[in-house]
Amino acid sequence: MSKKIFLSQCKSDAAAALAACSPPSRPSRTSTPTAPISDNELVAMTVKELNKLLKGLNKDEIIKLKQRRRTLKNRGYAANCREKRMSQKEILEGEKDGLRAEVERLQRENDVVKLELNSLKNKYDALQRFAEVNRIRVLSPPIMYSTGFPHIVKAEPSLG
Amino acid sequence: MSKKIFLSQCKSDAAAALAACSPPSRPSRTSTPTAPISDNELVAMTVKELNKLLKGLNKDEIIKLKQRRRTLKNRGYAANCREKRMSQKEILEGEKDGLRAEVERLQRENDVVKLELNSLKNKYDALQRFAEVNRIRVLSPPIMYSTGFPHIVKAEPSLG
DNA sequence: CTGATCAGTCAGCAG
DNA sequence: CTGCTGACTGATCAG
Repeated sequence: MSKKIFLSQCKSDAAAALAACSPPSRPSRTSTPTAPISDNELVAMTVKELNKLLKGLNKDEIIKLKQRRRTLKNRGYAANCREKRMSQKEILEGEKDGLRAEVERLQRENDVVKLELNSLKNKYDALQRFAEVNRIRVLSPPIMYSTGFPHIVKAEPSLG
Repeated sequence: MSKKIFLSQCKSDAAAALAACSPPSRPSRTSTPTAPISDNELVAMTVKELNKLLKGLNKDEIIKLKQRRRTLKNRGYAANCREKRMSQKEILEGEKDGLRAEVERLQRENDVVKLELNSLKNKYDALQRFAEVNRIRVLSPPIMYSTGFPHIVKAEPSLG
């Protein structure tokens, strides 16, 4: 892919007023150099200004000038349309990137929570085993030794 | 938005061989009815077939016919380009939808795991309180009553 | 009329 | 040369 050279070098300010739009890199068939209005001026003109300019002109000249204006306008609309298409594509890709980031974030968060859950499960199981053993000792009548004191269980899980 | 009516009614099979492409809904300036080759035929022709057809023709006619073929090819390329653009847009949107679904899936999974974690935390705390109380009873010399048996703690957490 | 969009056309690049 | 794509154009639609 190359960047092309011609970038709407449509700045022909000396273009004849009624000439056909001077498309970049195209034949550009001129006709009557009645009033040298540039493309930019013509396209930026309000309808009132245009009508004032059209006052002392032939019907044919009026039609041609109006058509040139319409064509120039269309050129702008087309450019706008292309730009819109590109920006919408970029927006779409941006949204995609955002969602992709969200997916990764959620996946990491998920991993963290799952690790926490697993860790706590282990702690819980260990504690339960410990409690189980002790509950037996507690709930059952203690073994009495000659000292008169009940047997004390030492086994204790590592409670991080 | 409307669907427009004109859908490339470019099927003019009777178009003159050297005529300029017969663009749909355009003037279509015909010239010499030398050999009535349709657009479809001309564009589908291989280079060898084209050269065979070009054998007994003027240089000018050859150039014009070749140009017509090139233009017809370009018409196809342009259509292909637009189709590609649309399909890529659809692919992008599809990927976006997929990611959106993935996000929702992960969010649900996350909620589930977090609830599990919370539930287990409560269970763990309850069990720990229970074990704590009992450990005290176990590790400390039991309170001796007149019966001669140690005091037994009844408090027990609800272990789902 | 204005603005947008489609299909066709050409220029120019890439392979 | 073939194929693709940006820009321009006319046709045509909606508002």
